[in-house]
Amino acid sequence: MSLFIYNSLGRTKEKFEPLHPGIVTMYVCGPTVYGHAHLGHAKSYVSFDVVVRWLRHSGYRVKYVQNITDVGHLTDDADEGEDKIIKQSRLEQTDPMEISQFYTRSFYHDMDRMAILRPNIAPAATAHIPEQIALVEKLIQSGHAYEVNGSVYFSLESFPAYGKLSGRTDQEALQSGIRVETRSEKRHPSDFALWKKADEQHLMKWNAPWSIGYPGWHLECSAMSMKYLGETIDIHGGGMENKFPHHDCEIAQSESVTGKPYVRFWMHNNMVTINGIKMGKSLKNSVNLNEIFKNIDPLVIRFFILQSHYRSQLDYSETAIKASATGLEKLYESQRRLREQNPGSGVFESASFQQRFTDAMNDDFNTPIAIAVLFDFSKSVNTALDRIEGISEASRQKAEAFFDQAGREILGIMLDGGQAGDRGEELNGKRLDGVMDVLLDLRAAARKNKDFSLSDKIRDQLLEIGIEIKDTKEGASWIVKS
RNA sequence: GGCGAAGUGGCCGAGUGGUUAGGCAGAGGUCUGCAAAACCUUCUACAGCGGUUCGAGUCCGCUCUUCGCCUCCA
Repeated sequence: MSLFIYNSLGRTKEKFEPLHPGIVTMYVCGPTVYGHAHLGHAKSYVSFDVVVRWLRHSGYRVKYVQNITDVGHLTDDADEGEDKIIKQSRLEQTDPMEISQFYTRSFYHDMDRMAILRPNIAPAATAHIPEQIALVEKLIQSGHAYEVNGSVYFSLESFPAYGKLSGRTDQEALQSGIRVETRSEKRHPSDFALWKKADEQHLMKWNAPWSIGYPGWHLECSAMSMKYLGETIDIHGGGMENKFPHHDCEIAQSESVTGKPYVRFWMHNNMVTINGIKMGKSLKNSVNLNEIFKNIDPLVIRFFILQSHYRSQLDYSETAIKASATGLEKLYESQRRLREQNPGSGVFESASFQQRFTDAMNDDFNTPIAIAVLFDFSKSVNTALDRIEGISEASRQKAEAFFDQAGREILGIMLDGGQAGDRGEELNGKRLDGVMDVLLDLRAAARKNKDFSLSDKIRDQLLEIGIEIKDTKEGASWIVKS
């Protein structure tokens, strides 16, 4: 069975073949770095991480580009707003570059903890201003864009196919519903900005032929995608909320310049909801990953996300995540047993599970089914290990290889062979506190019973590993010695 | 208003015509010094109303409800 991918452009599953045999070019909309990453980011980047992993596993060389949007976006009205990064920098009393650098590092830190592979190229929008300006120039030269008072707009009239991705093709009807923009300098209300002239207070601005200003918010993806992946790319991924207008605008400006299809497969992942409502920073209901990771293993979050399909909404709740944590632990336990078992004589067949897993992944990356296969596999492994004759070494190795391939290499949920992933420093700290409480209670009980050999043993052995116990009037306390 | 998605058992969540999804939770059992883990058995479904069909969560129509986009947003 070959790989089928749901293409948003056409809304059907299509057989996937890259444009150039053996090589897949893939671009995924990256984060706007003005705040910490939240669960919504996790869903998107975990989903596309698995896409990349599966394509690579299938033998393709994947060139994966994911941008960093550090130019910021407008906060209010499209024409009158304030740059998000500038706004945040004002709040934090620093400059925009520090803000974007800080949150970029934070973003990668969170992504790393969920075992998301870094993209091959992570271009920053601010580092590609010349490329964006060049694109605008080409659009003006070819009559697709026009300049007004130092700003440049894309003319929708020049691109009749506009809206083919989102299905919003009737611009007349769209405009009739839009409130009248009395002061707009655009020729048509739906025209979108390619370059905006900056006012005095604007902090992030660059020299361009038309004005000192900044690029429009759809431009960077087109410019950087074309620069690093070519004029036609195989896969462009992003969140559903970006279908319109962002992706439709990308198509318009890119195809106007090249005359070629911009993207062959559009992939859109669905939202994380909380109590049924979309999670979003601007909605003030987002749950930051670095908060979640204080109590939840990042790999549990990854697993939780992959238990639903990337095109489905995923509703966040503590109970749902706890359920995932328990379930994942079950897989770890099974893998542990498998590794530690003594060779027996029984035969255990892994091939059918492997096939089911492959079929699931090839069907538009159906990770929920792939995971269900892992659970079925886990149950069969446990049952086989429970049998008196056990399983043979050859069977064991094959079974372990399947866990390794499916669980670690492809889904990225079973790292370190079933040992804990990055449980987070804070969580580990809490655990150590708990462990020490238990030990100190035992030691106190021993001293009460005048079992000093035991109490001293606890104290001395802890000291050997760098934990010193101090007995005070209030009871025992402990410190970690450096 | 326009474009789009969806309503599955206590919870999460798969499934585009006929066979057990899976996980968590619950019940009973095996095992066990006790527990845990594991395994076995088991209870709660397909929003409603019509229609197509030998047969429908699965296709069609209508109704109700929810969500996303139409402003930055994974």
